[in-house]
Amino acid sequence: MAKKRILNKPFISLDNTFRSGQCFRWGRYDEFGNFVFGEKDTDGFWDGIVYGIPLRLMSDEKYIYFDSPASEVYVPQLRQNLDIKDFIRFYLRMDTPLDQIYTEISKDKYVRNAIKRYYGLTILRQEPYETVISYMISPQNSVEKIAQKLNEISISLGNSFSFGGKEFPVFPTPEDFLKKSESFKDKSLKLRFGERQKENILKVVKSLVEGKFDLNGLFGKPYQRIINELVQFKGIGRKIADCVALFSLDKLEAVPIDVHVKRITEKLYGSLLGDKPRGVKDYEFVSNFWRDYFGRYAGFAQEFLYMASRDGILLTL
DNA sequence: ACCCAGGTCTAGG
DNA sequence: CCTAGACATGGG
Repeated sequence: MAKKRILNKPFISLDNTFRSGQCFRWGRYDEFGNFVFGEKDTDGFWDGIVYGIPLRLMSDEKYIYFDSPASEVYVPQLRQNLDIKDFIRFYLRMDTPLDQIYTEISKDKYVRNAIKRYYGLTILRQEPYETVISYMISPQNSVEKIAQKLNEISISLGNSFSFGGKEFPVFPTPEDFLKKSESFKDKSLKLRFGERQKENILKVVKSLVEGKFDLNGLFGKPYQRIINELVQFKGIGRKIADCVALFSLDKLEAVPIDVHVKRITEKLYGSLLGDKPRGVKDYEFVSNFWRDYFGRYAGFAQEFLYMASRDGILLTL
């Protein structure tokens, strides 16, 4: 395959990034067309479909190697096409020096050790729409299960893209969801969803198609406004809104508080919380603590400690 | 069987 | 304002 490359500086680890639980569609497609989440291919490349295009990525100390049938990518939140190299730099956030972010969040040994352990982890700039739908599926599901469901949805409702002898199922557009809403609601869809969840998702895609919800227009808007607009939708609560803000709308101060982050807050920072009104049950109180403590890149600190918690090594940090 | 998984909504105090 | 229970479902 024709592999091109761009400088990997400062160093980004695709392994640590794609396994961090922020994204669900990076893995490998095997010869039977099955998707294996969180594993790269035998040739060292990760398979992904982002912003509607197949993309294969590999990283070493010096370069990011890529392969894609696309030479340009449309980025809806920028409302413009980017050359594939510029797109990869945008997607991997290569415009913001990772080392500077790491330095700013290194407030204690826990984060410093987590950074050492997961060095090169970055927060991607995912497509807002796909991020919304992905996290609307996330409640009470494991990362692996979410990945399975999103793959299943893509096969059932989206287009497929042949590339390099593999089939890449593209995440369905909002129009795909509406067009095939009957099969989306159909119980034959292998990995089922709750009826309420389906209705909530269809409501979101409907207002996107009808132009009533300018999700991409939220890119660059103030944090609080983004949260306020997102939580108006049923099925999008405070935590999912923070995930969308952090993982797709460039709000690195967003700190999604899930079960892991609650545990982290209790175990590591309980003594720092001070006068806690309702302890870790108070979402605003806890996420404000993270922002006060870690600063403008608090979302990065959250992601590093979240990884450590998932891997069960929190207390060894 | 029981508990958990990147939560949210609703009803009822 | 607050809490308990429902929601769905495969894997440990």
